[in-house]
Amino acid sequence: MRRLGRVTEDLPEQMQVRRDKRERLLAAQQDVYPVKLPLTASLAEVRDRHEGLEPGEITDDVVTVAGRVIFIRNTGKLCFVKLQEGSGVSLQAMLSLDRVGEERLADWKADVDIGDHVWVTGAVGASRRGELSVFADAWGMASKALRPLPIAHKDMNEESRVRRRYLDLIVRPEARDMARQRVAVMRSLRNSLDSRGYLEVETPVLQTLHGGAAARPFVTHINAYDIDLYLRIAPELYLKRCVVGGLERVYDLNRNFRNEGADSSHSPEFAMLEFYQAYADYRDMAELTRTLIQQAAVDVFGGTTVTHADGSVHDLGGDWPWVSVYPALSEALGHGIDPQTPRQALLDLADEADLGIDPAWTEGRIVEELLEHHVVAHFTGPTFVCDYPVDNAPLVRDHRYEPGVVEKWDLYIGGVELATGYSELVDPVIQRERLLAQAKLADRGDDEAMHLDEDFLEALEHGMPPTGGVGMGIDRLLMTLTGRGIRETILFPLVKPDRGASERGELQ
RNA sequence: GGGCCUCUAGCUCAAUUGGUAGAGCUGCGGACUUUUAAUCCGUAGGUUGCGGGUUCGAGUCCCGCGGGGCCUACCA
Repeated sequence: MRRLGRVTEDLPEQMQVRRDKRERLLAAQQDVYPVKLPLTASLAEVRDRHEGLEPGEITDDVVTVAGRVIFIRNTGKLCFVKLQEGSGVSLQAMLSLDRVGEERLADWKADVDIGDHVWVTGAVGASRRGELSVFADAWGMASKALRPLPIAHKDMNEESRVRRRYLDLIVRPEARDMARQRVAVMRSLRNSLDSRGYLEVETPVLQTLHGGAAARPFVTHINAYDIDLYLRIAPELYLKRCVVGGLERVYDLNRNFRNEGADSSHSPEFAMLEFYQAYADYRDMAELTRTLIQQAAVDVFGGTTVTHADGSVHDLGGDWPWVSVYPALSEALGHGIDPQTPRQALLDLADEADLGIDPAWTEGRIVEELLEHHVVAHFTGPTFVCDYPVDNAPLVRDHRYEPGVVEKWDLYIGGVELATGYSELVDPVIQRERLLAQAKLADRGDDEAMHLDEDFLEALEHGMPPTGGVGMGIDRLLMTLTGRGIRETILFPLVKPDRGASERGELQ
């Protein structure tokens, strides 16, 4: 809510001072927000061109550069300013009485604040202390800032960093790095897939049915048709339509929306890569997934050994071990179990481990719970867990040898489930049965279960080639590579509005 | 959903058993032609998240609401 009447009166002094300066400059016919500046170089270019100047040396390279003022030091007849540009590169400029004259030096001291964008024209040289600098002959305002920057040598608290990411980006190099690393990881994934003949496609965000995962959707409404729509929870069913249609290697690097809890590893809006390849099985897809992740680590961090924010070192290189659900669980329990183990035996095991079991859960769900507790919790390096019970994987084909399990793996790195891969179920009859069972669950009020997608089933009935598929969380991949929380890997994670502040008019 | 913690100046943080809300940086005025968390002198800045209550007196104690964090539960 804007409360215009209160804006100027209650303003903290520092903001009022800056507004006054703006007014004064405008009144003096000075352009405080010029539309275009005659820049001749970026700060980075100046740095590249003039490495290693001797202290006191001044070149005849005259440049016009601009940047945000991030540091300022005014003395009687000589002013220092550190300018920063978008890349994070900074460069010092020096304004001396000799070069800019008495009037413009006085103007500089009176008009410029930390946070403003300014331009300077002058020769490139090095200060007596040896710092590369522009010795300004002229300067001007490029954009007047009306609010102060947070102080540079103390981090803002986490909430402020998220709510005002632009300040975080100005002040904290790690924030800029993350923004670039995220893009670099996605570019690496695209390059890896493109070079293997994959086609990047876009699947719809607005869907009349939500499918491809078990998650509660966001609901919206289309006025033109007067029906409710769901925001995508997974692109899977559309990518499979692509495979049926002959686009045999497809991926969608997409945004999904799940109306569930938000915590340090879950964001309601999150990025995911799904890719499907005809004539591949889940083992092929696991190999490809490992390659994609390792290549991303190499492309972005220079190697498969990555260092986290806390200084810990993690080796993602080489082959990654496989662990099969039932054998691994049997070993951990010291008690043989398999898909035929009766429900009561599973419940007893869950009781022993003090796991809270919902009576509605299927046997497979209970097995997965036991698995998390007894096996997954002890992983150290990257690990593929494979051959899951059929119950919770309606879109996966049965294992080719082992009865009661499906050809599915989950990839765990650093305790986080990073990706999942399948040999996709392509038998349209079995697929229909599985989805029908899910739909019945939905009728019983389980709104995470899928509704029957007849269009998808009809597509399958036209014949889908044997196919492998993978879904991988991009935010989680960034977390795995950097050791940062999910809210740091996303530039603008969802935050609740700060109602108190807006009611007081502080957000203007 | 449950539990615990937290919200104080533009920013980062103090404030003893309930007793005049402080500091650093930033800002403002001044000195300084080599600063870079400059230094020196002077100075300003607050509805302590919001609303109630207890009390002679509340940043502090109690209740409600809002934001955030952690744990837990839920979770393809």
